[in-house]
Amino acid sequence: MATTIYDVAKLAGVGLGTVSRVLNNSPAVRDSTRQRVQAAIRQLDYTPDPIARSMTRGRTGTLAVIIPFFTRPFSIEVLRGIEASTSRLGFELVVYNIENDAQRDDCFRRLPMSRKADGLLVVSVSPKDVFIPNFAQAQLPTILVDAYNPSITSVVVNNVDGSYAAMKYLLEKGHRRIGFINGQIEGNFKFNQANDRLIGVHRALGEAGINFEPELMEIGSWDRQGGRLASQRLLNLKNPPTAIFAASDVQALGTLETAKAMKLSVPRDLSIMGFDGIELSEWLELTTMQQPMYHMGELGMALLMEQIENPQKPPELIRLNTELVERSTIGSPKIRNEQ
Amino acid sequence: MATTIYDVAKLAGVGLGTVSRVLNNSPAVRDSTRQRVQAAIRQLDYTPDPIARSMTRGRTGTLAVIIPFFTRPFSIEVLRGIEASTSRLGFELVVYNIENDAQRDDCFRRLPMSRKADGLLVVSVSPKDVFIPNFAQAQLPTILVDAYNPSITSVVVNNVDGSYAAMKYLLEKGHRRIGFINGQIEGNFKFNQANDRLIGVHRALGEAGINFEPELMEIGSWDRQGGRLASQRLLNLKNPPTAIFAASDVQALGTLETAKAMKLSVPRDLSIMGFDGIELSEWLELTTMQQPMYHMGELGMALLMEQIENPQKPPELIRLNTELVERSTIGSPKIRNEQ
DNA sequence: TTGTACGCGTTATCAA
DNA sequence: TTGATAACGCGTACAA
Repeated sequence: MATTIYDVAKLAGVGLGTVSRVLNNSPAVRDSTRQRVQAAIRQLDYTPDPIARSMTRGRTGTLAVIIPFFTRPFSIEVLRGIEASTSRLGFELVVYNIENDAQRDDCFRRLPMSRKADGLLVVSVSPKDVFIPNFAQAQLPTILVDAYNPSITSVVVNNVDGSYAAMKYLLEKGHRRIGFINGQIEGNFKFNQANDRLIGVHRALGEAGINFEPELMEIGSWDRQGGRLASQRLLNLKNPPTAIFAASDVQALGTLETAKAMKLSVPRDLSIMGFDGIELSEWLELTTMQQPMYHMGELGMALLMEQIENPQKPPELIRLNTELVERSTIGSPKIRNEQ
Repeated sequence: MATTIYDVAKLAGVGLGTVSRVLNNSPAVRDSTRQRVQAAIRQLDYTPDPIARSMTRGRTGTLAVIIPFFTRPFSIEVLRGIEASTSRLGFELVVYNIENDAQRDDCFRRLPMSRKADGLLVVSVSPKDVFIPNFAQAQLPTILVDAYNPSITSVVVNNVDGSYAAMKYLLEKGHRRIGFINGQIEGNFKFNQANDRLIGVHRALGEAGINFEPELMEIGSWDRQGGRLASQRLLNLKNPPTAIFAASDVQALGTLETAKAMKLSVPRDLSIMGFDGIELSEWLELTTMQQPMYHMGELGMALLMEQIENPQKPPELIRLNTELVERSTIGSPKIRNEQ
């Protein structure tokens, strides 16, 4: 049997209320008594039972994070920021990895109601409006990171401006035929990474007076394989692009693989622009549009703490910017395709 | 106020014991009663409170994993295997990341006693013997992965054989002056990754009749930076090695960076062998000794489930093997250093 | 400053 | 088949 607060009280010869006060550093305990209780605690090697504690306190000391594909480089970087803040603040972290829509909906339906965590960070998935009442009713402090809902404080990057700047950079290098590999557009349309990046592409093209050619856009899964397949289709076009902009670094690296397989030299024969700024992009010298991933996680946690301390805080939307990292996968096109 | 089991009982016009029975699919409930109770549950949107539940049940539905530097590629791969099993089994996962000795000891001291999880997986750190009584006393089912203690079921890779085979491969390629970059040797000596890899190196060298030259061994941190610095020292030797074997892939990649900075061509001027088989090694064409990381996590979880179901199961030691992955960072030395 | 009684939501036990 | 009641371990209000 585990030792309880009663055992401590008995050994110290005090009431259990006193033990509780000592445990919580209440000033209303005589010093001599405190000493005695602490000695008993040490002697019995007593630790308050966390679940019994959360029972009465209503707090669990745990923060939950819902994150899709948590082993993807992007997720990992965000998670790194989250974990650092969490452990610094003395909370424990429970991770809900989701790999499909069923898991996602399951999380959103059940988590809010189950006082299992003191706060929730949702990364990269925007909850359907259907579930918002759950959150509101459950009073579970929640922050969205790389996701958005008007009724929940959200941290997002400006994907439109980011992809606009990425395209503009390619245009300034002289490219006129630019392939665009996007990720799947799914779910929430109020904030959708893929959709926003597409809008940025359109804007840059429009400003440059270039028509958006549908054949130059390919949609693939957000991973390496998606990039590989999409780039194959693009580069097998009769009139292939001189540059490819991929909506994620892993897709860009898949493109790099395709280029290698096709004996295309990068950036001489093909320029490649990524999006995310994962560590791998650094190793492979990929020019990319960097997202502040670690900071997003950190900031999300900071906002979550605020929300926990002040649940009445109205929702806000925080936009972070991306930053171009010039490396060596982009050059000027060999043959200018002037119109 | 959240709805409780009492509310359901009142609405259904039954005692709360009956509601509990319905919740637990006890057969001892008349069908008509069951219907009525279920209707009440739906109407109230009632969910049993998990913490109140674990209070009496003694189970939490949560598994804990202690893992150092969880964002390192090796840890991530193991974690991937763990997470997959965990969620498949319907458990939740709480991650304790540790970045220093204090955090490690803290975890080992406190976690066992706090019924916060139904089981514990410890990755890459062997608990000091001091803490073993804690585990035994707490009856918390525990499995060690990439770590070892005689009184706890452990899953390890055969580091000695792995590094022996890696060295042997280099020797067979004709290398005679081989630099060895090891990680820090710390903590537990009954199972220590760095120490075991060193032993394997010694054995291979011994069999080949080559003296182990201390100047050819460098110790660095387990990361990129550690590999970079160690390889600099090695390659600045009067008589530099023709090949370098690093005890981890990231150290090997740090070595690759050094080589690049020194305008050394790999593998023409320098051969490099890694250890781990992380995804990055595939991208960078690193020849390496592959560990079954994902499988280690998966297997650890399977063993943990067995341990939970049968706490009396005696500890066992499971050894997994590594596998050489030939890629393109190893060739034969330009100038044979025959003795 | 200390001790006591009660409540938290659930399950197990026992009596009906 | 059902209902009432006692734990589970802790915190808190309140009484002493």
